[in-house]
Amino acid sequence: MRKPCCEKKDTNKGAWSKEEDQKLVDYIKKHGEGSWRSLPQAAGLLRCGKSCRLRWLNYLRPDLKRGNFAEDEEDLIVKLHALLGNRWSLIAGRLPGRTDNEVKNYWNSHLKRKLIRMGINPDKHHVRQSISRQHPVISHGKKEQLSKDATFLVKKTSGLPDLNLNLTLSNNIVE
DNA sequence: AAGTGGCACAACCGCTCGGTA
DNA sequence: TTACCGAGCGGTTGTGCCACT
Repeated sequence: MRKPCCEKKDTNKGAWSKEEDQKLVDYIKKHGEGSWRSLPQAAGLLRCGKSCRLRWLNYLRPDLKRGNFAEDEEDLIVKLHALLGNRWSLIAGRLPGRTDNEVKNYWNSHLKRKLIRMGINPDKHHVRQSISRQHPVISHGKKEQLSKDATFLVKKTSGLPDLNLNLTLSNNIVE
């Protein structure tokens, strides 16, 4: 059995308070990101390091774009999902200001349903299996390679209509 | 007004990976 | 070579809100 990422006792769980958010933001502004395991103690937070990391990445980061997804963002998510499958961090990496959690939630609550309504099977539209067959071991660390593969596949798969070959959104999307 | 079902999103959990001693 | 640790990822759960009955 693995050791827990931090001592379960003496750690808060559940929703973050404004005070906790402020402590985390202040600390990261001062010391930068990283060393998540030791951060809570250093910042005076009764939280698990993983929890701090998640809170910062998904909610507190200043470059986050909050609010509804634009139509071209939706479009890009669908296309990337078709290529990459449920590799949310890779997909989010191509959407400036969006997080993997946000993309994942949006997919599960909006886009999946939307595709179903359109008569598209959201699980089978992608080519995840063929990618997996070509690369039986795909790790998080291989995401750069996978990303290149995705771009390669798009270029190669000329049959796929209306694909954004750059697979990125510019930063000047109107909010 | 109260109950309830569905939705949206924040947060947690367990696993894997890469680095390193 | 291997065992350990920190970081990151994706799946899942919890919870608050809102619309509907």
